[in-house]
Amino acid sequence: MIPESRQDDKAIARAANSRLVHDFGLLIKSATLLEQRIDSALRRECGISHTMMEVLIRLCRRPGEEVSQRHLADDLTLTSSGTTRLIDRMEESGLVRRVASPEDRRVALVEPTEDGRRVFLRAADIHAHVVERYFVEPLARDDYTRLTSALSEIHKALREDVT
Amino acid sequence: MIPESRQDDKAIARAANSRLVHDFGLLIKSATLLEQRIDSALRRECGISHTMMEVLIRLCRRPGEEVSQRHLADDLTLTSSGTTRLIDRMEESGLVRRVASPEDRRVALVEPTEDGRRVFLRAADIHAHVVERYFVEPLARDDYTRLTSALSEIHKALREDVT
DNA sequence: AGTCAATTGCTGAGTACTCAACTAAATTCT
DNA sequence: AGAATTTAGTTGAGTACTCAGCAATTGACT
Repeated sequence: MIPESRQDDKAIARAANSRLVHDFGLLIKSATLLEQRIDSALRRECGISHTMMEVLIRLCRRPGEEVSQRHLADDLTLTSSGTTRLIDRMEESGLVRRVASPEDRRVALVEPTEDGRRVFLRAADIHAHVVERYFVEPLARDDYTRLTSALSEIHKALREDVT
Repeated sequence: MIPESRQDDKAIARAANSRLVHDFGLLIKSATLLEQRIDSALRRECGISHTMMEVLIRLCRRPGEEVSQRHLADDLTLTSSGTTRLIDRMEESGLVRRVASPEDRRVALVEPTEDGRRVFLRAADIHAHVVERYFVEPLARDDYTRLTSALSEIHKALREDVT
């Protein structure tokens, strides 16, 4: 049995040291750290989480646009249940309000309150600062452009087959 | 007061539609989707989470190397408390075991069991498949190289100032 | 029109994390 | 050597998700 075990050892070490595994780990780790950095800055300075900021960004993009919870869930990679509770918390802190849709009585439209818009404006500043510092600054101009286009491709591939 | 409000409207729309905000969102979203994809594949095929897989990768890298929980926590971007419970679950499912360090009686070294190594070997296959499909395939060879080097830079910047 | 299927949002139960406070061991300072 | 500080890991309480299952509403098929 020892020779078979030695065979495995080789395969195991090879798999654990694979280039792909390392690179993928780097992506996940960088994204996690970056999100944590933004999240704690936003919590400290504006009292909102990074996820709440993503909601506000979505809601402020086109003023007057009707945005349902389902829509938000898709955009934020959340389940509908997670979204319900997220909007609950945001409504409770007065950042957004739910409005019944006139066309479809199932959907709850979400819109920012005046206060939500005010908080968003302050948060956008913090957000920009952190993104600038850790996402743009470390990269050469060209690399930044290529990074984002690479991410677009990856994102497209992920969206395309919803297996 | 209306003119002031209109002023804000402009600033709000500009902030919400900023290029940086969009690009950063893309990074976070791609990473999240990618991780979810891997996580569900691993759970379905091998009964382990993506986080557990990251632990196994770390433990199988250099066989015989002493890896403490602290070490794992740093590598996985987890708190020590999160790591304790993660290793609890992994120990319970027989994937790893805790061994007291002979040099420092505070530290708990973590090592993979035979079963853990077996599971890792199967999981590495799934892992490689998904990474290949959504991380490598969508990109031209050059773009892949540049993407990973850009990520390295970002990661370095994040590591450097631990503000 | 009447049933069947799909979709929206909500809720209970469970999971996987965080933070703060703790113990025990090791290290540093004097 | 002894006190003060730092570090490793654990625990309790809280947070923010997920999944499965629900009711209400809408749309599609005949």
